[in-house]
Amino acid sequence: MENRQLARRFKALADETRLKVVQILTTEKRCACQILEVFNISQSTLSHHMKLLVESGLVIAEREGKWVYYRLDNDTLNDLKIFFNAIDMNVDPIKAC
Amino acid sequence: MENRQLARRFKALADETRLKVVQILTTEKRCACQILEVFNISQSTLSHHMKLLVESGLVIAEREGKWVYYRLDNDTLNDLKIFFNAIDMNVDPIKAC
DNA sequence: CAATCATATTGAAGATTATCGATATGAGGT
DNA sequence: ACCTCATATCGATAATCTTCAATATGATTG
Repeated sequence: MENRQLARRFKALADETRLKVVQILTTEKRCACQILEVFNISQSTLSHHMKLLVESGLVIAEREGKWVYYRLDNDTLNDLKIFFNAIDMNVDPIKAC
Repeated sequence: MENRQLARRFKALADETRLKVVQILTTEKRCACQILEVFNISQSTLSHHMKLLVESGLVIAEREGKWVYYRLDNDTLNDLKIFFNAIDMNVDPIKAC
């Protein structure tokens, strides 16, 4: 993978709120309003965070009627897993994923 | 692991320069001057990046005479691997690591 | 088609980060 | 002790990030 793309993905995880969003989405998909309930942040702030998560490729957004449902992109997350596996095996982690 | 600690670690990886440092340190430990050769950045900037990597727990610094050698902390990196493994298994990733 | 609900975008303020040059510290070598 | 090499810290600046309130868009409902 490109260094830049990888940095972007880690940047998406480099925030406590977004990390908690990922945690929430681990078990099942949720719409923005459900996610918002968990936090004490404004709707616009959450929307901004979700945009970053989607742009980084970690999260997929799908509209269903009025709602936009978010879910994790397992392919992207798997790439990141490969990154750490590569380090563990003393193999170039950036090339690996 | 704590959400905050985890965010800090991803933040350390959320920069192209630091990501490349991690890549370099995958195969073997290096002193700061060796790492510096690879980049077109000032010595003070590299020192700043290395400090972040050490403070996040991803990298260990050890002085040997005049030089400070840096190497990856495999325990910390393993925690991050566990994070992604947990997601893959639909288990709370923050609790898992 | 107007009202409403869910989400996105815009514009702005404050906080944090990346970067540099200059300077300080620490460890050998002369 | 002084000089030099390796690294760290300081102070400043520019860029990026987080957050909000206000507003816009998009979809459903009456």
